Amino acid sequence: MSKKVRVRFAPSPTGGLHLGGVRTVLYNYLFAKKHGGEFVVRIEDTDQSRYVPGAEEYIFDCLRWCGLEPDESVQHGGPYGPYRQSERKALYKKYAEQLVEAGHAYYAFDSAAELEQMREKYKSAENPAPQYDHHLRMKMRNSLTIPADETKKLLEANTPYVVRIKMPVGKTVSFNDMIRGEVSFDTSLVDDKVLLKADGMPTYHLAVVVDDYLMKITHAFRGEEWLPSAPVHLLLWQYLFGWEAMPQWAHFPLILGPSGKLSKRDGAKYGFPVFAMNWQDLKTGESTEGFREKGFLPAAFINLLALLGWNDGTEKEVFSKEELISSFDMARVHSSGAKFDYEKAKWFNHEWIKRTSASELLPLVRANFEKVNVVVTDSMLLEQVIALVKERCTLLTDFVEQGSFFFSRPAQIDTASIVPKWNAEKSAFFDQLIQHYQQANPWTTGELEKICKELAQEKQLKTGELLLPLRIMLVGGKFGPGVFDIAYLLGKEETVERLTQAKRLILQGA
RNA sequence: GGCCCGUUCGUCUAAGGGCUAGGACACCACCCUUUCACGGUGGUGAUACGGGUUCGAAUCCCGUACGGGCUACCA
Repeated sequence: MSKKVRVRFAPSPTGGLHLGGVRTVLYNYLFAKKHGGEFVVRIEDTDQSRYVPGAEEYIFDCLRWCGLEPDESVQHGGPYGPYRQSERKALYKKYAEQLVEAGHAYYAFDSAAELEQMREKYKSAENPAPQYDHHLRMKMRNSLTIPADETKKLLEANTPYVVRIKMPVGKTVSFNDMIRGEVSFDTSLVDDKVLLKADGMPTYHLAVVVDDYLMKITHAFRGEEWLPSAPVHLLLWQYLFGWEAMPQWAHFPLILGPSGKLSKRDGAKYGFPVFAMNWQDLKTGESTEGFREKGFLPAAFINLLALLGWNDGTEKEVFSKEELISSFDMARVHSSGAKFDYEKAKWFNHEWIKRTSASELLPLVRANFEKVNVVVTDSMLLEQVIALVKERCTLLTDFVEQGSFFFSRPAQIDTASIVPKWNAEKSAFFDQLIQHYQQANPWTTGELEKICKELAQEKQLKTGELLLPLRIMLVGGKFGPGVFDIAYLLGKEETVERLTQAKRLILQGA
């Protein structure tokens, strides 16, 4: 029997959660749920200088909004805690020392200035970024170049040091990536990465291996940007726990912006959201718009992300979360990067708005109305309005233009579109229409349409020329659903009142 | 520069040796029509290039070009 599937998402709380991050969560989540496994979230906060207040909370809020709840995490608890690496600090040192003892790692005492000096000294056109590797390590200050007793003294004197992995020379390490197949590296070309920092915190390289082991992770998924450091992780697994215990790896393709890896800058530059939810950086005061506030439905957000790099092999594109779970297959995840297309993203949202019932949409639409100070007192009416207009709303925010006039009279009436074509016949028509509507019974969409058209015929006017003015008089402009539907939902009293007032305005302008 | 990954319409993709290279978004035209949408019909539009392998290649191999990522005591 195979081990229970356990996957993890390991964000560092340094800012907003962007598209690529959410998709990584999604694929982890889908894979776990598909296989009846567990999804854990581990906070990678080993770099204290990059700590951003609120970022951790924010990440969990995003996951909640997306409906991708972890099974284990800082917030959800679980048997493999703590789930915050800063709280696991004491754990890592012993593994680092174990590596040093086995000769797979060494202490390095080089200061930041010395490293800088080294890079300057060996920098050339041919080698613009010299690495701390087997070519140079014997020229640096570390336990490989310093006699053992002296090293011991330095350590006892609390000299700041880091532990670096000693990359072997001339070996090939390879592994089988679940979506790329075999990937291999020449260890001579990889540098001696720092494993344990001078402040005693592990770097990602050590922490990811130790924690994946301790947390019994069976499948380790991450973005393609991690592929180059995979040989370090592979070796660490071999040295520390053996390859049998190592999780299966998969490196997801990157989500690209208009120019390379998608960044939050792209969002501001090209006018689309990049983060799941609004993010305000308390340090810089900078705020970035999120998909949620932009008017996206979580179901649509998840759906569009899932299809950015994966498909089920059919022509199906709209998937619910449940459908994604049952169809998801890591082998069908692409290996090439995908450029994010905001137009397609909006199409997904439109599809989901059309598919979501008015009652489910109601609280979300109400919230959007409240943002523009439109107060809804009649929920029944709102639900009817939503049902009437949702197919013409791409974003949740579109409901404001399409439906808020039901709840507050238009602040402005576009009389300019009516007045030039106004005449005595039309004026008389609307006077009578108002009278007829006052008598109308029953007050239904069909009846209102019938009254209007019969009257037009009687006056020998074209309905086409009357409906636009009628619409503008009721809602203020050239938008909204069918005009008789509008009048019907507005009710007799309000319809008559709006027509009367608007007509007065038109006469003033004409 | 080095290493790694990648390359089918503008974009997301299907087709894992046999083809009129299919779909979706966007775009264009027409229809519907009561503004704007929805919906319907049709259209423009792609296998980066060069070599192999093969009866046959988008598909397998090699090279070139191009794109991306990494190259921190950041993740």
